Amino acid sequence: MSAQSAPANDRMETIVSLAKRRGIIFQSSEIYGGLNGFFDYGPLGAELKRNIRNAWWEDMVHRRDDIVGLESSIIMHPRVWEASGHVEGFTDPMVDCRESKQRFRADQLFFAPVVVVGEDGAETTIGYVSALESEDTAADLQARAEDLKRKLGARGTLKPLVVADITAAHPEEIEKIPSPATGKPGSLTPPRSFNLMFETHVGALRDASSVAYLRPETAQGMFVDFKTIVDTTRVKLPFGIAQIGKSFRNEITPRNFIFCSREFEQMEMEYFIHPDADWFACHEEWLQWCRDWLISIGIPADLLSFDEHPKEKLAFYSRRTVDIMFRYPFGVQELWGIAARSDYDLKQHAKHSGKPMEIFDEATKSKVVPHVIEPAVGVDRILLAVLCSAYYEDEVEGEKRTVLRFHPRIAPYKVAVFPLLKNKPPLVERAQALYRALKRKYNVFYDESGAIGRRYRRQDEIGTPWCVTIDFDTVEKDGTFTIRDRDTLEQQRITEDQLFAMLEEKLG
RNA sequence: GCGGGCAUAGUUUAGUGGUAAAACCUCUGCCUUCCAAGCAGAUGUCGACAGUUCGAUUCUGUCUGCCCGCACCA
Repeated sequence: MSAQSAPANDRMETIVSLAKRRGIIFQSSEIYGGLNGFFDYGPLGAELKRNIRNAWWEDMVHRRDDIVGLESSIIMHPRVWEASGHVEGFTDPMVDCRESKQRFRADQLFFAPVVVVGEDGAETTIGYVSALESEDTAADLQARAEDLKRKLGARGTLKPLVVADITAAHPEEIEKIPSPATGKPGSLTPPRSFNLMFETHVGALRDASSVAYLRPETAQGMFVDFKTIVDTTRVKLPFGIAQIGKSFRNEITPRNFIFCSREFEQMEMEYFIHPDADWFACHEEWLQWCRDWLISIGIPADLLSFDEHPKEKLAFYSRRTVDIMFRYPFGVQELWGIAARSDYDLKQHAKHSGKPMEIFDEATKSKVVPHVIEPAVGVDRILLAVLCSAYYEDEVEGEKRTVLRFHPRIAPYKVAVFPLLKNKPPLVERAQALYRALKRKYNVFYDESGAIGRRYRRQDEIGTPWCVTIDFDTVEKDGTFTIRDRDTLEQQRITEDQLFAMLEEKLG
């Protein structure tokens, strides 16, 4: 039975338990009761995460000619976030309906006073109407206003409605605006805003002038440092800047294990292209690249899908955004966002800093502000996807077996080395020699405790792809030992040279 | 942020107004020639803080965390 067939909740809890039990991932600050939205990666989790990071960096930066790396600081000048729109835009004012317990985004909740003009020309406000944003919000409100007039039996003619979203409402008006959920006034709260950026202070003085933010994304580093990189590295369009690093968002409700946490690690790449280049084709190429990459580290293609953001939901500076979705146990959710971001960010920084954000393009002999294609992904989300797709339970000779089928490239340990028996010194010596030889090049594990079958199962549970066992034939006959495959359980006899050659081939 | 449920060992669970147990895991020894064997032993637990009480893991409150639903999600 694969983990995918178990009930969603159980499957996720099982994976969370395993992660804890084997020291892969656990809650931050557990001895103090834990802290919501923060996680620690234990010895195995740290290896797994590092391997994912390294694989991405190797493929994205080292193995390409057109992408360079960057590590920008987590705390940047606060004006960076004014230019990027995060100081304003990361604030989502929300309105709650106390009665129905529903919550609405304030900028999507519209209202209008209903004003009737009497025969004598006097204007009377008979009440308020409200409606959520829809295909035709104005028509909805109009219909409700007419309804209200009819119900109250008001005489006179309706004045044309003045529609505004609820952020524009006066506090005394909030009390009179009906909740779109119940149709009755008096249950709405004033709009309350949540800024998702963590604030801190730089320097000893703690006042408004010392406020700084922990970055909510790594991308701005690439834009802010764009000019310096262009001036110092001889890059030519099209080219990319890649960065891996921590970002922080003060999420209202962190959920689903490490899927949505308050401190997370991003791998982002900004690919700069000529403004006249075929951005759509470039976007498509990156979509494909990212999907192929996920498959290359062992994520099954059938758990992946694309989600194209509808035009009306795009941020105003985005021409197109497509998310690569993954079928997590708790549902199909975003894994990797690939956005065509236009030249918005560079132009914003040019405007706010007063420094030109241009590059001289040899091909067209012109100075241009490039456009950007941005594949942005969370290391933690990839790790979760990897963990969920690697988890299997099967049966071996009537016993349940838990196995993590990690791709060898990202498995924490590549090989485990066992002496068949630990009370036979020649076996132990030979096993330890092999262990030391392997360790120079790979992360490997040595284990001599317990029955051999138990040792195999322990490695299965942490996803070690191969186990080798030194037996009497190894030391008395031909030097060969058995290598046992995690997924097929097959055993073969091979020599040390063959083992190294195989690892070179599978991991190189 | 709202509503509901939950919190006992690393994991899964039992249990009690008189400071707690099992299985698995882990560790040690014996044994063991390839898939969680056996025997002997060992480590380790009532989420936190108050209150009631002679005494609270148990009752009450607050907090924290986890799960589910709603809402939100760059």
